[in-house]
Amino acid sequence: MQTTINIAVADDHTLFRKGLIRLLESLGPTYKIIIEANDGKDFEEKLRTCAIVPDIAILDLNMPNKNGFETVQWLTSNLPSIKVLIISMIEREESIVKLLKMGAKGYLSKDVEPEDLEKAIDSILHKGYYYTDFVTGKLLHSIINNDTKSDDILLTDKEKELLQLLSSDLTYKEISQKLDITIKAIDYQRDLLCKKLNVTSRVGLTIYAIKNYIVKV
Amino acid sequence: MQTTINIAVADDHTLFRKGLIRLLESLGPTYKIIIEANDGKDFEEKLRTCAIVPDIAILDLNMPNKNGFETVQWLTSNLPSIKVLIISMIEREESIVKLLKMGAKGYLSKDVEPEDLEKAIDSILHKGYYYTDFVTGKLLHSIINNDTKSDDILLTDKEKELLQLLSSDLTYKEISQKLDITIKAIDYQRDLLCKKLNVTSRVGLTIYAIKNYIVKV
DNA sequence: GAGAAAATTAGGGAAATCCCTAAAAAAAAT
DNA sequence: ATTTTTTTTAGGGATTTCCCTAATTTTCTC
Repeated sequence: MQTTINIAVADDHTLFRKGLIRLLESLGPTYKIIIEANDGKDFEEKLRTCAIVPDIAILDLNMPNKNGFETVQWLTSNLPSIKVLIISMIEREESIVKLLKMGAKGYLSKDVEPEDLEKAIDSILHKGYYYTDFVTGKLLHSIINNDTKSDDILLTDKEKELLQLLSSDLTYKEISQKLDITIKAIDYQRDLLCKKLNVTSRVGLTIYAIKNYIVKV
Repeated sequence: MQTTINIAVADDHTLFRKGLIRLLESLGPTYKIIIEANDGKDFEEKLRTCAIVPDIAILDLNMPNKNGFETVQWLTSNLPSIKVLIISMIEREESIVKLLKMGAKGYLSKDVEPEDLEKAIDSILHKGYYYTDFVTGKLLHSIINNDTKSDDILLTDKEKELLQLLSSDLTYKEISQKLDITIKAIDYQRDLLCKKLNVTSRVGLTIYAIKNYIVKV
């Protein structure tokens, strides 16, 4: 017979988090929420001071300070015994595949039924993973298309700053004044960014920036 | 003494909606959820077949089929007795001001505490409205800056189609081939769009398109 | 069908963006 | 301290975008 299941929850949307916890608690006394965190960083800190290591961590993907990706990465290298279930609003293939590669055991959309949540937790604890048909489909698609493009592109702070300026109505001239370098330098860096991010125009850069939360909208 | 408070909830994220309902129910037996809907359209249909008219409707802003804006609009002209509390993830000034102008009685971010939710409901039912400091600030700012730009800009389907193409890595030439009109026509329509949306470049158009959910990212 | 309004096409030109090469200058690595 | 790498600057040119005017065609309206 199953003993207590110790659960950690990290999500920056308080209302969602609290509601989720209520749902989990109502599954029965077996399910115990031992950690409740605002974001990945908060979660990490609470883990350090917590006597019990949770069995499963339910993480939001989009969090400030330390997002789902970073938290999964940290967990797999520091506390690999904790199984990770990601709950996210977005369903971008690259994100899902990337997360599973990183070691997440399951991926749920925020619009599943509470029963699926229970299923996912139990499946992860007993079988080690939980893939919905949707996730399986994305995985297959990713394997078939042999996506190598989805490997991480890391941008420096300076690249991000420039990208933010390029993702605006400003001209090179205006940007060059802001950064106090010549237009030519802007142009060169823009070119490097385009090559790095595999796009051909400022519009392409802008879309990349928004997709990857470098520019907020 | 207060009798039953009949509540309607509309949100497309099932997990969030169910959690929210649990939170509401746990506030006490006074709070009764009589309608639970997936989106605005679903909500409207359930309202028609429901014997009791809810006192308050808690609506998500971003829903498929019929979003928060459209639902508020429909409610104020069809069932104005229902007070609307918007719960949203985004906190864009224009959205908040627009919603309150439309007749919503309150606006909550998804990362407030459950207590604030209770406060908001009670305040709306007793005082008729609930504004957090954040919302009040946005309102003030909007009044001071006399924002007239925030009044609705409606785009035709054709404008949206062009906007989607302009919000991509494609050149005018490629777009003109897709739409089978000359580059000059594209150019002219782009110009009209820029003027209409108050931007000066394709990047500006792209940002507008993403902000207003005309282009998905 | 006549007149008005909107869309397409066209010409042109200025500005901005894209995309090379190459030489300094600055920063990093050894 | 010297080499290597990265960044900035510069020149130039092709392309694209931006922004006018104006004529023609299409669509809408009455």
